[in-house]
Amino acid sequence: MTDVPPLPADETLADEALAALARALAHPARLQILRTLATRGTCVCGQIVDVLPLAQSTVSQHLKALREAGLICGETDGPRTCYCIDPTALARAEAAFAGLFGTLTAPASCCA
Amino acid sequence: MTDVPPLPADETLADEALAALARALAHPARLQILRTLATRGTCVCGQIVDVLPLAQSTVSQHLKALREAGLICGETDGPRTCYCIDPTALARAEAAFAGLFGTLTAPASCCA
DNA sequence: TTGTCTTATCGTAGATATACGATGATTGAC
DNA sequence: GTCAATCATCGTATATCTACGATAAGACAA
Repeated sequence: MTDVPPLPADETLADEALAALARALAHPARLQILRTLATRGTCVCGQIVDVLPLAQSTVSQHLKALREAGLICGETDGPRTCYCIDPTALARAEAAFAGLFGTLTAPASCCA
Repeated sequence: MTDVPPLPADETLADEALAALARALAHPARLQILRTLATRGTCVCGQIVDVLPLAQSTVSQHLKALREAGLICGETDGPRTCYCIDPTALARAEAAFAGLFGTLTAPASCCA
């Protein structure tokens, strides 16, 4: 029915990574955590718990998700853990999304 | 423990919408669908099914998700449905993500 | 050591996501 | 009308997500 090539393996890998990044951003609480970190620069877990209407364990899970996505990093500081945005990773994510949207300019559209 | 204000309601709404947008992008198959639409401009469902290693019903579900996110639109063309990227929505999404990353520049970082 | 504070992890329940085959609805050809 | 083609939806099984309380692990103070 069509003659589209079966898609290169590299792009599939990139899509996998980009999808993982999008999934990390796909929850309001995680966006709020990122905004809080951006505002305060550096946050101890308890400060984030105070901002969000969520239990401490839930916030910890979201922090873990953001850390596994590479968007934030946290280092132990005594009994606390200090979190912050990873500027390098953030720039990479920004570039990845910009690249995605850059390639999504359709040559034609059936929309209004 | 902290004095961070409880966050404005508008921003919560925006985060909700942005999270929904991110969730629409958070699957490799949907990214591939968008790329395919961008390359071909306009696609009938069957053409997308041929490109992806997924069943027709699964592809239809992904198309529905993208449509509900507003990123694509489809119009019936005889027994077929012709899909395409909605350029306006795409531009809005791009701006939303750019705005997000723009606000996420942290004043300080504990990362390397 | 003992106690307290902070955070991560465990266990779990419910919701959502993702996949498939089967079926239904609609169109166009005959 | 009948048949084939196309796509959406249904039903369902499995997996992942999200939330919570409870508990474990670690650091520091007394």
